[in-house]
Amino acid sequence: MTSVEEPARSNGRIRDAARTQAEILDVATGEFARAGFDGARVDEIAARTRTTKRMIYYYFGGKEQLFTAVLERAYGVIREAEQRLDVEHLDPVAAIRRLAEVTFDHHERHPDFIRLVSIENIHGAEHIAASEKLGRMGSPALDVIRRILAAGQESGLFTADVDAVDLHAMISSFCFFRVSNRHTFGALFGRDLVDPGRRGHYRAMLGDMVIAYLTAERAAG
Amino acid sequence: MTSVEEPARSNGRIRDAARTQAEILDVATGEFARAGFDGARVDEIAARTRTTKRMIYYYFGGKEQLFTAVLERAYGVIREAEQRLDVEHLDPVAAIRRLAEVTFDHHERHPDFIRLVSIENIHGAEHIAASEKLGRMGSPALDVIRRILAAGQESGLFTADVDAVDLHAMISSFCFFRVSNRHTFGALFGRDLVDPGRRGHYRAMLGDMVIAYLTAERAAG
DNA sequence: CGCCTAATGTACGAACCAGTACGTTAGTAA
DNA sequence: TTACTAACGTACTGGTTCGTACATTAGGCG
Repeated sequence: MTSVEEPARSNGRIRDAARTQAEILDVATGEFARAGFDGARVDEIAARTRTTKRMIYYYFGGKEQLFTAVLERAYGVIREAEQRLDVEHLDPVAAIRRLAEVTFDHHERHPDFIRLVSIENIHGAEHIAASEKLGRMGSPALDVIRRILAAGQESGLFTADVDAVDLHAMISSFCFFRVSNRHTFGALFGRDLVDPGRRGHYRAMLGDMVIAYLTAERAAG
Repeated sequence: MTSVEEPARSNGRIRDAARTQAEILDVATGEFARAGFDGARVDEIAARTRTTKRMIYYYFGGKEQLFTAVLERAYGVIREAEQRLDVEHLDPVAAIRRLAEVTFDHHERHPDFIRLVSIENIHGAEHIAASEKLGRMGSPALDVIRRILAAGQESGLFTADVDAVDLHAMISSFCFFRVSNRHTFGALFGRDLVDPGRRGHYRAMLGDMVIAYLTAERAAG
């Protein structure tokens, strides 16, 4: 039964701390996202890696810290994506729409991340609070929004006097809900919000909504 | 040590099936909302009622069915509130704004409900799927939205061609996210979305957003 | 080429927790 | 008053699950 697919193994032990840690994080992400913090099983995570439970405790310390590490990495990915954001050469309306679309696409592509954030909220964001790394991470997207908003408001194009944080909340809420509440919404109203056939529809709807809000004619305040 | 607060008890046992069940449901709602399905402890629920764990199994069958019963009751409350909705005497713009505000207020007043729904989504809405009661519950709010939307679109006031389900999703997403993601959002961006001082601000923001979307000037389709 | 330590594996324990077997009492109907 | 049943309580169990004590090996460094 010597397998052809496993190269250069004497007794299977190949030492690579970085790879072992990364593999644990990968599997843990899936398991936590699948079942929640308390529903996740450390033994199950171990079983799905090429290493053992012992290594999880060796590298991460415990289930709680493992979850924190998973969160840190997941947030790291979104912060990276935000840093690649390149919209400030566009006019404010186009820039905001593009930003909304990028946010939309990121949520679409990372349902596990959404689930992790939902889970973290159930637990009162205690892991974020305990993480130095997550505290220090700013939000590149917020800075971008701030600048676009300032330009749009100065030019008179944008009539709403929202700030960047609230606009970010508005955009996120739509993107997040669509993925996070997919199951209950589908079960109760018979419509799958993540149906690929409706993806473009919702993406446009989000952009229309945000732009309409920002540019609406207002009664004088 | 005879307590004055406990009237007419010989050995404390007063039989009232309905009250016992209701008390279990009350406590279970809090416990599930606090800790999630897997984090919730049946023993803890029992300890916080005036009855014992045995009764939970006697009346509900198990932890899973208890959670389903909790969900059914929570959804029942929101459906009742929706039935009391009385906005169709208003013009379409005012009616939609009022509807959004009522939705907003309900989310504000029932954070436990929001948490239960988040939890149910983590578990793929399997309890809703298993519940006949929840399947049969329609949504009064959807019918109301449908009629207002039709009126607004016919009169030309509303330019967007959304349907009721999508508009409901739009309104819900903002209201839901504000409560469900309060903790992570607060930890990461330093703003408490549920701060009472900002309540009016977000309520108006939601209304403005929905009305702006519905009445925006559009390029001909 | 042998030593030392980071990295890994095995086996186990102790607490926890959903669920149940069995016994008891309150209220009611005859 | 008695008999019957719905409603309730106690005590326990069997399996699960996080975490760890202890043993082992790979591979770089001197």
